[in-house]
Amino acid sequence: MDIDISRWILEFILRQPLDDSILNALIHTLPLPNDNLNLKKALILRKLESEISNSSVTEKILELLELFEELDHQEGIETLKEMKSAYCSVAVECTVKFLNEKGAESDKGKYFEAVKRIWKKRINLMEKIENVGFVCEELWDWRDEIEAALWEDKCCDNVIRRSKGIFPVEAVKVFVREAKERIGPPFLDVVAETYRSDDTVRAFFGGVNEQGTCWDNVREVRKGNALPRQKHVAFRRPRGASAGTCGGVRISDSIELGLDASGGQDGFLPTPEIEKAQEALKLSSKELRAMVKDPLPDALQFAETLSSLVRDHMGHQPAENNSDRAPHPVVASSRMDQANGENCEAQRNCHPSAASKPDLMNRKSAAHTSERDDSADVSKEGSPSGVRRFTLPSPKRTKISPLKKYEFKNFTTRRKPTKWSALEEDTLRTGVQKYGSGNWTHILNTYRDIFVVRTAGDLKDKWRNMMS
DNA sequence: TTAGGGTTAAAT
DNA sequence: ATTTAACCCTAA
Repeated sequence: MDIDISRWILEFILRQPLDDSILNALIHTLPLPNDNLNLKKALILRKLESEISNSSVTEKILELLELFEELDHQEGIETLKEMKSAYCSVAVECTVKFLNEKGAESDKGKYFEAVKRIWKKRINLMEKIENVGFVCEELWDWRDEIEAALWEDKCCDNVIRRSKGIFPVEAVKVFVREAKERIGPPFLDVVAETYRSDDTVRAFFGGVNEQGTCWDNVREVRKGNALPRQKHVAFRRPRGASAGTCGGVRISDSIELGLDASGGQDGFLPTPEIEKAQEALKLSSKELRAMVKDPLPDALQFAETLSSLVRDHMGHQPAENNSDRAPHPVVASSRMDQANGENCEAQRNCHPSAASKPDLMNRKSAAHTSERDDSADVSKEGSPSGVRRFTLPSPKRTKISPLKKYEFKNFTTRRKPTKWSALEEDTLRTGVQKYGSGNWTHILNTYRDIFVVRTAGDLKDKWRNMMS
């Protein structure tokens, strides 16, 4: 599948109320670009929603907000004030929750740890770096009080009382809403809406050409055939760029469209790409949903039924138990990393589960080299000959580093370990006796009602354990 | 789909 | 610090 189309689909479904497992499966299935900030942001927002779906907040949220802020910074966008307050209230909540049980001295230790983790390391780190969007008076205010509460019980009560007035989950929700607003609607929605509401556009793509200019222009140009071919131009337009006003389309636009639409092939219109685009445009928003489902393998169906089974079995709400998932950075925070070595160490200590892995931050900077390279480095060539100067640097798409792909894969969440019951073990023994070890899927299907939460791989692993 | 190596976190 | 149990990844 074309990487752009795949991107549009993900962008679209990230806004749909889909189950996490389905989303994970899709992310595994779709080829995705790693250079699209908005897509990354959408992913983070989706993860944030997932995190707060059980109406509580975790430190994972702080990490996600930091990643988001880093993306904002890369884009040169100012941080939303909603993000500041979300970050602040989540940080407070994650610390003060250890104080809430009155007089429970044992929790004071946890509180101490939390203050160290969140305020002494994570937040103090920000102070040292310029331009971190979370920095605000409110945050320092809280920090002072929270640190004072370490030593004085009076401050302790004060902090608890004050923290009653914050609503971190709400704050995160508000931020997510605002951030979505800022990102704008998914491209497919825009296209569908434009197509529905704009006759000109419909005419343009539907082949009903009232003005008789657009495609004719393209054809003229194509017949002339003296132009260099450019790739990656049209259909990659930024969202909101008006694809409409066919009548007023400038010749250069037509050229772009025509050439890219031809996809570099010799065939005349319509090409597969055009057909794809047209197909997409002709679908209503409802139909688009159906289209999203199309590429899914049967496994997805299974994932869905399985997860609903799990829910029924466990008697929980969808997307619960997100809180204890390991952190999965979507992007690396290079800015923080560069601040100083000690900080780097501090960060790693904040996330023990990430510590054992190779440093994601460093890996990211290493991966940078193989991203798409469309920087205009003509000057660097040092040969400003006349010919060269008029040649636009052609964006060449290099293959995406596997390290970069890793970032997306990390959206996958690890299941919570579930102890095998004696019944399950017995059933497995029976199954293996009957069907032989190795026919895991068959055994699983035969005793579905027993192995509610297991996969064929689980059966295999369990048998391996039982045999050792 | 499975086998087999790898990872994670709880138990010892 | 090691071992164990559950889960993940991926080549074939």
